[in-house]
Amino acid sequence: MRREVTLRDVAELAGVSSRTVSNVVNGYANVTERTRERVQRAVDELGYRPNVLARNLAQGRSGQIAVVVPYLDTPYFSELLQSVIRAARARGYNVLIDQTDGDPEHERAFIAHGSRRLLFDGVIFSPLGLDQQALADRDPALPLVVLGERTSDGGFDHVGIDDVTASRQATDHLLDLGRQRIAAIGDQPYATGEAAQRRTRGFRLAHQARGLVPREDLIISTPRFNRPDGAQAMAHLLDLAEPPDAVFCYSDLVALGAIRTIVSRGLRVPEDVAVIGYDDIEDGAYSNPTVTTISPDKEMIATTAVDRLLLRIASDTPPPGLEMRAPHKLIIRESTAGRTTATA
Amino acid sequence: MRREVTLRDVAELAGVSSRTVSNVVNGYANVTERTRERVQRAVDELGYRPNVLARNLAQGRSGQIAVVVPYLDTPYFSELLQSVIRAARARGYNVLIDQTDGDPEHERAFIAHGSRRLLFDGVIFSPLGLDQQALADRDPALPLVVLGERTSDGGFDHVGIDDVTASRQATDHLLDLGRQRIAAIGDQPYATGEAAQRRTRGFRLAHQARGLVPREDLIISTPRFNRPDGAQAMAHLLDLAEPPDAVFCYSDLVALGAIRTIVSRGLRVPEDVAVIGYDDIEDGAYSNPTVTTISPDKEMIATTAVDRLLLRIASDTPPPGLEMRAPHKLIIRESTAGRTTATA
DNA sequence: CTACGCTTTTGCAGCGCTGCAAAAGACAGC
DNA sequence: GCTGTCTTTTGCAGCGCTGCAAAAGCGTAG
Repeated sequence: MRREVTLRDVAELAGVSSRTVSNVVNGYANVTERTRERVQRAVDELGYRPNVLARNLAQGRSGQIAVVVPYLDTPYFSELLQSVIRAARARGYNVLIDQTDGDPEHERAFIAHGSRRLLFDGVIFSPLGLDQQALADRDPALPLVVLGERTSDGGFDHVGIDDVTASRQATDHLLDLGRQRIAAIGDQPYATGEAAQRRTRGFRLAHQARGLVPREDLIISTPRFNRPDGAQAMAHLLDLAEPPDAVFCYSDLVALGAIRTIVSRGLRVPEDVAVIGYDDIEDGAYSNPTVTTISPDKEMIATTAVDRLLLRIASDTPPPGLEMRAPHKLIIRESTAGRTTATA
Repeated sequence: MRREVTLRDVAELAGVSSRTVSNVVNGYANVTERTRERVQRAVDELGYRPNVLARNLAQGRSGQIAVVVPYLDTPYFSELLQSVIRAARARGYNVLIDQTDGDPEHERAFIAHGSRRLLFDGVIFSPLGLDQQALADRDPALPLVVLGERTSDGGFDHVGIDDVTASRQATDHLLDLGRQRIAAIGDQPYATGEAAQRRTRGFRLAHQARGLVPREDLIISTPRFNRPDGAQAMAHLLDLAEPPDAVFCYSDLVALGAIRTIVSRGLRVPEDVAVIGYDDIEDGAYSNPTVTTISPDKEMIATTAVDRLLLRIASDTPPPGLEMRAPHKLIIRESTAGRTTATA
């Protein structure tokens, strides 16, 4: 195999020092037009390409950021990831993706002190829940931005939407429809993270604001936020003596699973049970029925996270941890509003 | 910021040469137990972690493979990716993900000669279509495995399922149901890749084997394989004087979009129109109705691709390009078989 | 006691690049 | 012509590791 072209080769051909070639390649300022041209010609002629590895080693940075998500095949994450990759790429960074399969041990290892040093300059972390142990072990020098979960630890940034308000709006929407027995699927009272708990809080607040008290047996916990969980939880709810007439699901996948169960029992959505989801994944816009949902601004979450992480990477003295809220909105579709198309 | 611990630091503490520390860290053979222990103690005490960048530079490899997909938020790709990442991780490789947004220029750049040298040791490439220009420009020294698309170029491997047979099975299934006017959505007669064309071939073959001729106006081309495309194509089909009573969709997303259109017009699936998809994404198992589909063995595709790529990376003389077939099966669900649950 | 073959350890060079500081040039003013 | 200032170019060291080959250690045999 032919040896690759190096800076030195170019330098020799152009009759300048290798440092000057480096300057040209990197577009540094003080190079005369004459020199630049000569070097450029040599670069072109030899087909020189910088060796990223060597550059990284010399600079002590990798030009890569890691994005850690629990599951890649969850549409919410893959949609978010898509935006993150785009944002990072636009800023000259590559994205290394890691899925933890929801294993807290794996999540921990990722932000632990000294983990895989220098393979990435920083981490965007979307944990299932924020493990306290993980936070304790975390490398304070590792630039970190956390998505979704919140915490009091000040050493990193957090980007997410206002879950409590969003959940309250979702519940309000169901109450506005005149529903009497509203269930919630997705609580995780014992989880380390508190995203689920914030949604439950919003759910309760919406009731309280109208002087209502949610029935505790209608608040269902699920291990994850996927279709099977939703399907199963809904089956349980429909088996109750007094089944719900509306359900607030903590993710669109849960909602899709729940709808599946409702329909397969011969009941109608939303006539018999209205369903609302969370995340606004594409599936929900094309399902039968389409799913009313809370839509977080994923593009905004992604770019904010990337920008903030790069800032953190670039600064010598780590900036204080910031709490950042991306906007969200309620998107009303058939699963609560019914079929709008005439033909039905 | 404290300087990081290096091999040399460990060597000093352990009273050996840095090369010996390297040997211990990498688990090389000829190290006495005594030495190994002493070094290990020093490693632990200082909390030494190898600098991956330096190792890579010295070894001339990056320990990373790139996976190039058109769209990350397409469930088929994200499900596949999940398996690829897992397989690569198990073999000590990291995965760098790149999405091309379907831009052929971008796809080309990725496998082009000298592209981003050394950031990755090889590429698993899942192109929209195999651009001839891209193949011509491709770096022959870059280990490459292509998913889905086939070609006669012998310089790399190909992993996929037998599209023609699978498509024929799908069509047969619809014919077996007694459907008279079967449409196909997803042909791409002018695309550079031929995956879509192979599916159309299978579609035709199934007809021919029964002495039938498919109606040409029922074979619909789409730019991509997503929900909107499916929805739109189906709308067109339903507007025909003689609309189809069954549809073979070239992806589950297309099928979901098509079903959406059918249902929103007040027609029933499968009673009025039977629908079959392709890819077996999770969505199709929880939609209303659930979607009959061709299920490629994604796990097998992923591990085969990774194994083959690593083999290619490891070998000095590139092995000949191989054509590899992963198994697939037909999974029959409600969109062709109707509701099996009693209650409906 | 020396020679020999084997295992274990070492030293050095170098992967290809950039940071730093010094050297060389260019130009103006006295 | 000389000095001082500013711009451009250079040389060197070193990022932290591994490949290679030589050196050292070690046990056995002659």
